[in-house]
Amino acid sequence: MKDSTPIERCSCDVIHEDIVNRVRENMPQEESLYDLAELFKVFGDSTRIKILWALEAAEMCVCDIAVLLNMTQSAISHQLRVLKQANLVKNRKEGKIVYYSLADDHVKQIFDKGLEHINE
Amino acid sequence: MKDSTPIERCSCDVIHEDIVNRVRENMPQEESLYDLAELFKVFGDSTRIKILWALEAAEMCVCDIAVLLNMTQSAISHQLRVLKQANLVKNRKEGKIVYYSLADDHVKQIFDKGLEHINE
DNA sequence: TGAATATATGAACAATCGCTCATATGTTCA
DNA sequence: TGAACATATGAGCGATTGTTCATATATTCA
Repeated sequence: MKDSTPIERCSCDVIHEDIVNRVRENMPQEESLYDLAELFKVFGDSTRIKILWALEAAEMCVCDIAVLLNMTQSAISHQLRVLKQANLVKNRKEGKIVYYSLADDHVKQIFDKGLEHINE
Repeated sequence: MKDSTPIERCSCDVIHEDIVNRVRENMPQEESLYDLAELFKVFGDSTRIKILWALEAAEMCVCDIAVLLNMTQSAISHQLRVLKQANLVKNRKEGKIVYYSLADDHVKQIFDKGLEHINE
């Protein structure tokens, strides 16, 4: 089990094997970190941020949002699908019109923490 | 000032002009929303998420992180630069070795809010 | 000084992303 | 039923992104 080369994949010697091991033990499941990255990826686009911010103020239909953001209906619809898949928005159909709203109140909390960071 | 075509850019008629106007008035600066998206874009990669999570547990040098995540030193270094530019990590030099740590405690708060959402 | 080593960086490439365009679906109403 | 309209969706594109590879920079130590 003893190996002369410390651990693979890094050209440099391991400097602090004790720290690496301790940190490794406390790392969450690979899957949790992946899911977290996927969630933030959804927030990482200004069009989607704008849509979410708008929906925080009011329930809106696709056309309303397109007009508000001065974008095509198609572009908005595509992004709403992404937001829906991430469980960030929900929708309700009334005739031809589909109304979108925020799925829960985590969005505002996450935005606020983000803004806190930006504003030093 | 009266215009027969409601507002451009959306093929459909405006459904709720009152709502659109009200939401528009309460939208933050275009720039704030852009900055927010840029911040979340940085969180939107699982390598960077892992690095941040690791640094939350301990200050680490580049080589430590590379070994921990089983990635090349170069890949880690590139990502640390991205994190540095976003003011999420800071570093300290001790001889040849550069130690990285979190720049402030917003990271953990943002992660926690994100996990809250993921776990329904 | 020169070899060894920790980190940074630029170019290049594959993969992913957001938008547009064309079109499909589904609903209302005459 | 068929025209009008709100929304959804698939293909295609240009732009961006994360990694690798080669190499540059900076520091230590003999």
